Amino acid sequence: MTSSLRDVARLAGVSVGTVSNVLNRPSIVSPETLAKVRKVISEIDFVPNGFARHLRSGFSRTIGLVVPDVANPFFTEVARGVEDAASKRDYAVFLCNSDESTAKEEKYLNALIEQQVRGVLITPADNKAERLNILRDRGIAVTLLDRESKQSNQCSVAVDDVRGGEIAIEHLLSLGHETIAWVNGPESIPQCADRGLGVARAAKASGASVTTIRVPQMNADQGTEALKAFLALEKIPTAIFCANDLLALGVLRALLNEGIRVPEEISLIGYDDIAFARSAAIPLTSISQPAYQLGVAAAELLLAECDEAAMHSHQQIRFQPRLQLRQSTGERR
Amino acid sequence: MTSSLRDVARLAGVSVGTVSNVLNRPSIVSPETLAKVRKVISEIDFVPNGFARHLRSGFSRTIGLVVPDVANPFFTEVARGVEDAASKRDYAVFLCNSDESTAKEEKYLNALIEQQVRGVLITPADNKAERLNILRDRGIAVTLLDRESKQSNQCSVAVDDVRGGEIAIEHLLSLGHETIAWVNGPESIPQCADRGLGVARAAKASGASVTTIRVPQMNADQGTEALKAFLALEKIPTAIFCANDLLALGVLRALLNEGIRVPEEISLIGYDDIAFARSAAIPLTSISQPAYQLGVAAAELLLAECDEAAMHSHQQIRFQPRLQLRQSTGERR
DNA sequence: GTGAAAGCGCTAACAG
DNA sequence: CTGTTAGCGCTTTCAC
Repeated sequence: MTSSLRDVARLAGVSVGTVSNVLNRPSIVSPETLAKVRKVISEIDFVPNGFARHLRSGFSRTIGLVVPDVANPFFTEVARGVEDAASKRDYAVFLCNSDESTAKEEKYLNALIEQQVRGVLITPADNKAERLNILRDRGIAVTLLDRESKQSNQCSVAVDDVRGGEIAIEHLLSLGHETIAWVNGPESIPQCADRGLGVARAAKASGASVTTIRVPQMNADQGTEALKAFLALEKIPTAIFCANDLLALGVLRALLNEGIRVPEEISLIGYDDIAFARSAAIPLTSISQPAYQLGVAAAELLLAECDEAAMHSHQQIRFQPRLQLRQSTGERR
Repeated sequence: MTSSLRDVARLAGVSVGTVSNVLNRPSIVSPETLAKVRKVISEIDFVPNGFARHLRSGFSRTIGLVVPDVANPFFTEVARGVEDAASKRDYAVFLCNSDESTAKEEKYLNALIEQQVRGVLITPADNKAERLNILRDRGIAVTLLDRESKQSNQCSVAVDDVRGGEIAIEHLLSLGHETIAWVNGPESIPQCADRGLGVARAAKASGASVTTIRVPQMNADQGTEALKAFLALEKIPTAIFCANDLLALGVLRALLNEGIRVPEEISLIGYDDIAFARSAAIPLTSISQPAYQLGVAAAELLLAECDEAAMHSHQQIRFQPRLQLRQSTGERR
């Protein structure tokens, strides 16, 4: 059954302290003892008990990553970046899916505290940062992912979502579109709010007319729903901007089902530039974000804070989004 | 800073044992004491230290889920099923990405042992089951996910991949295709091996000619590579079957880039029926698997083993795949 | 019903 | 360089 450090010590004929040294400070152990102990360790497939191990030091080499939707390729790409960066520093990553629900988020946050993770990377489901303070109070490092920090006591890695919204609208304007539908998720999701801000700003500057269609969730099915609302509009716009690619893909499918040609009749633009955007029925024009780098940067910031807390100073990194032009947008006819 | 059970005891004017009872066996504590202690707990935001907590009992309410590719929507769908089922039983899920690499897989397995997870759900990167025995020897329950168990000492939840391969080929045969390209991943991945078996069986039964194009990984970029090999074939087949949708989407993109019409010139069929298959340039015919249910079933089996080890008997569940017909396959011209 | 005390498996002083 | 020992925070007998 499960063997303990004591078993190893007994079998190797040394003390538990020495075995502990072999595990944690091999350099101070004599070569013979080292070899002897390691032999026993591998013979009985000994793996130290992480609980007990970090009971004293207080923390494990583990971080938590809480994202609002693992089914969204944007976040799996971010996760991949986080994992690669963590792996380099020999940390393991607990990936948690909050499903955009603050309740689920809170549940996972508690689980992460119980697991005594060293730090947490999170894209919060809403703007309330209080929940995060209970992590910080426990000495767990927190860095915001895909969200700008308003507090100076934490790091954040974000993409300029306001600018992203602006870019999308500016692109449509440059193609001659003057009435635009803007399919957005709940205002409580900061990304949605910010992109909406950019949309509003660009619209105001140009005098274009933007109608907002609100959806409760950011997935393809909701995109299909959104198109119904779109077609019921009194004056049907000539272009649609969706708050993410999943929505856009749903809209696109519904448009084609209705026999509406894209981009000849309606121009469509998404957000995130997920891998599938290129493979879509009409390759999707989208606002591209550096997902993988976002993950890497966030993990590096967090782990720097964990490992070198003393010399670490918080920083806010902001990436810029850019337009990825494809075939789903075109001149207004 | 971090407060301990002792702090709670002091503040509530009771002993640590009583606080422990409040946490674990509230029914045996008197109502007044219960209220008093709970008040203190919520006042100081006390969360018990999971390490110490399960140091005695040996295990946490945590399971590990090891998948070969989180970027594949098939596995995120499975993960969602696992998470929902685990959540119901109040377990948290550690999601790990082996990237189809046995080395990474082993690293995560060790991390999971250290975290003292209660059980592990895994789609192993290869056929070697020995690694899994070291988990079982430690009393960690293991159930295979998307893989049939050859041993009777474990549960498994799988989809009949041999049959899936067969169905795909039979479909192409029924459309009149007699020369088919089969784009498959490494034979070391059991899903690939099994689907290949089905392909071979169907081919043999019908006398159709199947050419295998081997790719090192199962993603869209490799699909694009595969098409180059396809076009270099001496006698170009009239249909392509890909071992998963990611590959098929890559192949599709490359076909359209070459100006080859689908399905008029080449028929294409994928595997997994991921959500994006419907949104593809040419909606993709695919072999559909019940991903979500797969996850739910596997988690339930695993947790039953964890919580009711005594009355649990191992079982092997096998789901059947089915053909999801769309526009990417058609009659041979 | 509640408190005291003995560990769970390990790390980190400290002696030797 | 190695052994001894005191906890880490909690659960769990066992008295009271």
